[in-house]
Amino acid sequence: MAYNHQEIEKKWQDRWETSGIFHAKDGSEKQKFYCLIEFPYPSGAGLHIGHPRSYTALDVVSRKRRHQGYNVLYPIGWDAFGLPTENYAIKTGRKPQDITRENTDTFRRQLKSLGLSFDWSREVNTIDPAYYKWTQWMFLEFFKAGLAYKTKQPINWCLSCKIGLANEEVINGKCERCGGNTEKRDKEQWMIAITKYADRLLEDLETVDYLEKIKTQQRNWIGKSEGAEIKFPIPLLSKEGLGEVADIEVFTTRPDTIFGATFLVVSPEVAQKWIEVGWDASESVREYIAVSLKREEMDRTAEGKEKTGVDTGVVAINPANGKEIPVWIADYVLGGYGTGAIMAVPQHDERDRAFAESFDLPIVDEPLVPFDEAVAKVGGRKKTNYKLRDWVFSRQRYWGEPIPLVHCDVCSPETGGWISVPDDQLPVVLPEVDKYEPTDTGESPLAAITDWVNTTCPICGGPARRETDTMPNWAGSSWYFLRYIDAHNDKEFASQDKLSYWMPIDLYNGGMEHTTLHLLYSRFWNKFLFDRGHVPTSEPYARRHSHGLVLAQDGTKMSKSKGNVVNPDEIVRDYGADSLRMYILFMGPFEEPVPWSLNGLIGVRRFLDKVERYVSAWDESKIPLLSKEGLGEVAGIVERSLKKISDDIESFKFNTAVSTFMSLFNEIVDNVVTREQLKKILVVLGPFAPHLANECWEKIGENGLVEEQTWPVFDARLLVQEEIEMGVQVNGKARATIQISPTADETTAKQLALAQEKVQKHLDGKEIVNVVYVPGRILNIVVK
RNA sequence: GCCGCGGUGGCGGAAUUGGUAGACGCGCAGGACUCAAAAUCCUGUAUGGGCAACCAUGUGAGGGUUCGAUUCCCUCCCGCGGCACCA
Repeated sequence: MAYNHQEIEKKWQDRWETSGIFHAKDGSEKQKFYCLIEFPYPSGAGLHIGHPRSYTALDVVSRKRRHQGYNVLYPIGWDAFGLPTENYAIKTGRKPQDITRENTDTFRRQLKSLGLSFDWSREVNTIDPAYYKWTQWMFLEFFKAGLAYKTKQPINWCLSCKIGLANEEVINGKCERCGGNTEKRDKEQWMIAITKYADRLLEDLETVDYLEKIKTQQRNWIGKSEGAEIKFPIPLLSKEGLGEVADIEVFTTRPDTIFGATFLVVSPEVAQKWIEVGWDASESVREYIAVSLKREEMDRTAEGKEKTGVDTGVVAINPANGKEIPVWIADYVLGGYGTGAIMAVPQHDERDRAFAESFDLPIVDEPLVPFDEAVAKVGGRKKTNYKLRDWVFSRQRYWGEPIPLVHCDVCSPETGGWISVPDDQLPVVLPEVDKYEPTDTGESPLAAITDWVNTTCPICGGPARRETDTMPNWAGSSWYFLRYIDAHNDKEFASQDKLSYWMPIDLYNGGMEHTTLHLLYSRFWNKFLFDRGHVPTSEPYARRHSHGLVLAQDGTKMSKSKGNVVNPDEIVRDYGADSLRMYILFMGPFEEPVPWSLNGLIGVRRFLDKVERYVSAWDESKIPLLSKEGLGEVAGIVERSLKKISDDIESFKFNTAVSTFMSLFNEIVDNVVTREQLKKILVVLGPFAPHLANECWEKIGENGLVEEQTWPVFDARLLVQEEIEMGVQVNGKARATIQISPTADETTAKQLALAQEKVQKHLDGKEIVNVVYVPGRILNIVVK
């Protein structure tokens, strides 16, 4: 390899560090640019080769913006609470705090070795009490606003993590984190009322620039549907044995089809409630309910379209036409959505039809009535439902932020005895424990530390108990971007002045897997803070992009068990950070998953060596007279290439930006460019291969850092090509090329084309019936 | 099942959004340099035919629109991602 990457990378990294050139400036007059990557979870495995994909891409954008004169904030930190560390602590008997410190040290070293232009002076860590003080403070804001509430309700319980999960964390009935089975359990949980924000989370998607697929996923997840709730009365005669059950309310998005409703279906959950209020159901009905309820969510969907159900014997009256219709129980109706009961219209709904056919229920074809008219006629009311559920916010685990509440048996009955820890007592510091094991009773290990749990009531001073649940790791990551803005402020989470200057985030990149978790939670969190007057913008992220996975060489996911993990340390050591940076951008379209290829990386390294050789051999005195003033063909090539690279950065086409660099050097390798041209090239190369660009900059005798130079302004005259090679077609088939000005007229083009032997050959003996000429693009001669 | 994205050489992928398909890189083959190797450089590399110039075919399959289609429309096949009995 031609240049010593280890030497020069160390050299320039040290220069960047001592110069503080990547520090964002507070109180600057300049226009700001806030560029954000999802801060990593510092796992024991170290940096994954996929991390640099996102980080390098945004590093390129950040660096370009600095060249363009922006005051750039490109920060970094650690999302360090979470289960893997806790589980590792249990396994090894070590403290999660110590493990985390080691892991963050590793990550920090690895990230620095890549030459990323992070502002390290603003590093944050969610496990730092100075940080989670504000996470707790924000939780109390939710609590004070009535949006955090404790309730006993069925939640998703992961059997192996022994932890309650939010809906978003359960994938096909499996735990999102460990892949283990989940079941429904009734537990007291802190909830945050994200559903109150469902409409705004949905509507405000219109105001932000996210990739369309991200918006679509969020819309689906929120799952708004507009319909009506309609009561189906139960005739007096039929009421016997029903206890307190009065009528059946259903939710439907199609009240216009109500004349076709030939039966009702209630969910097992609703049926169970009927029994609780005195319904004297038959043995077989009771059994069906019991079996359905026991089945986990997963089974209920796993059986697909095979529908089960049981007739209740109860009848209801269709309020539209007064007809008596039977009421069934079936588990294809979900207890947790709408009213837990539906009107079945087999004529218009596939599922209802399937059910009707299985159980021989009537299917009738009745005319539709206008939506509003139908609702009014049957005394229903319009209702909007969402699939989005409130956010399960407590975890019965150690390694998270303590929920800063105490319970007093005497005070504050309106909140169930729960009282905020006063601001001056924040943070509630996570106490050290001996055992991190979760308990099967579902209590956090914190519950065992009696001298921590037992405290005094902030109101009456009497005995009180601390909440022992901790927060999910989505808490700290819901607002970290705000803390970067004022990372060392010990009076506020960030000052209003700085927030006003820096927010919103101009560009945020992360994984698609966070679209319905982190991205939705943090939008909600920010909106809430906005409503409380704590942040200046309703939406935190003006633009959101996402990157594809870096796969193993064979196209599968990298995994330790398969032994196909690429270690970034080895790549940086053997081929250099610049090679890794440029290769990872070059390997494929940014949003697509791409397999890793060591040979591909080596190819990029060859290119960098070529650049280094070119610059080393560059000698101004050898510039041919003609191009001394920076004119001529080479000048155009340089100008157009750099312009294209500059544009590609804006549209996230980093792969073609890199290939344009390669083409550019292929073209100039036998020419000597002028000093001004070479300087431009090095400035544009800087964001991609910053170490080498600086080394070359120094080599040609320029002062200062590449990072201090302004982005080139492209000369419009050089961007237009005087003459291009244009294709000539005969009957739509390419037959020849001509050298022609892109603005030449048709007569000229035709003359040039007809002078071509190859064209003549295909015209021979034929009659020209048409000529299509698109200047600068194509000339097509149509013959018969 | 529904929604979204995609299918291009041996491989990763380009194609100014309707205008010479295969840029750039990898791999492979041949050559130069070398005692030799590595590195580097040069040449070639979609497929079929031909020594060659060249000819024909070609962007998952089939059809259509057009002077011209990888790009637009219709039907179908396959892959990936998301949602999944949400009434």
